[in-house]
Amino acid sequence: MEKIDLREKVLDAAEKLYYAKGFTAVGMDELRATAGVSLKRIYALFPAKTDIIAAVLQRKHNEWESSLHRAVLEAGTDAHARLLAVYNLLEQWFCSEEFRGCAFINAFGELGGTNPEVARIVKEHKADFQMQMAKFAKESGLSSELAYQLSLLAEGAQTTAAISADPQAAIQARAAAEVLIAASLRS
Amino acid sequence: MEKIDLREKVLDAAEKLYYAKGFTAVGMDELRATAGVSLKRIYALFPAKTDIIAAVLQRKHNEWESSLHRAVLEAGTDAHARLLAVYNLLEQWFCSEEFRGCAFINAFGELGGTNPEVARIVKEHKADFQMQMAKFAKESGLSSELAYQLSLLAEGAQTTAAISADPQAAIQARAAAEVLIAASLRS
DNA sequence: GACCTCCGAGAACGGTCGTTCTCGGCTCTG
DNA sequence: CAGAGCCGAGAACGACCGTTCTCGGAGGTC
Repeated sequence: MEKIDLREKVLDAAEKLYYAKGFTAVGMDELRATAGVSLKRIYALFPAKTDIIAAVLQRKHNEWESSLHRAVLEAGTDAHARLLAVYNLLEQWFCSEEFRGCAFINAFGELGGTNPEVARIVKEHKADFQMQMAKFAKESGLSSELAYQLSLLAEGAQTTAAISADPQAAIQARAAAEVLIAASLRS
Repeated sequence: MEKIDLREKVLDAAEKLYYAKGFTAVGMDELRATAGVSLKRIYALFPAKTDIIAAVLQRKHNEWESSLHRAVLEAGTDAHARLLAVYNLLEQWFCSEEFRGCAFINAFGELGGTNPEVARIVKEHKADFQMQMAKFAKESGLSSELAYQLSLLAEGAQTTAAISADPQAAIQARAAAEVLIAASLRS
């Protein structure tokens, strides 16, 4: 087994466990059992648990970024459709069985107050998302204020869908987004 | 010292510490030191740490509910102003030094996956908020869909303001809310 | 003063955490 | 086969957790 594969195995298990139960609630032994990788190997790959958490978040950030890009690309060239693609992506995500909110928001709540690196990664992730939305808006000739408001809707949908266990949040967010975009085009 | 005062002292300290650092990160000894109440007394008031957490959330829920009511009352009778009052309340909150997001969202992320009681309290809190918004909307002759969308904006503003450390989220949320309300009145 | 009750400070307890170490068996090389 | 290196399983370690217990002093009553 390659070193890189082992790393992925550990991160796969860590991502799943941390997301489902929270970070502190998952011990290294549970991670070892789920990943099927010995403690010795894990600590050869990562200096400490904190570094695994950071690596999980970094990988999740990259995955989110690329699936957002893909969703927008697949939405074609229509200004409306491109900006609304994010809400379709959210709806799909909200419907998955394991959905339990945004891992970054969860990480910020649990660790942001005591772990500055986690706080930084989460902040960068959300800043990146806002920048992407601003870019998509700009490409359609729409304002960055609108983009920011659309991202607020997306964030709100994530927490609401998680806590209320209700994927409808995505649909309502999209409906609101449509109104905001239409109003922005009119002005 | 009355029993009820001691209870409040413990909950005051717990609320502050849990909010700033997360729930698991704060031990009972730190709580004892900050509250100035001995462990013996704390365990006479609460069976276990879990119950303190639940009590903190319940109290926070009541406080939020009453300050929301107050904010809406003070906004007068204008339909716009009443619905927008919540965003002014949020802005005020976001500007406080210790602001670190919505305690319920944080609790859900950290404990929701393993502690069903916490998950329930958080869910009820958010359902209650949505109901309040729906009630305010109805009183102004506006739809419950609009109310739901306004609550999505409020939720998104809370996480965004916390993570990006940017109180502007409240202002943008309010601006978006104004557009949504205007569009709803027009139709 | 003698006795009782109360309570805070802090030790004690059992358990779990993150991290490291030991041991015994496996595989490869010559 | 002999020897050496490697690695997984799990023990070991020190720290800290939530919770309970002990001890000794403070204060009230006769």
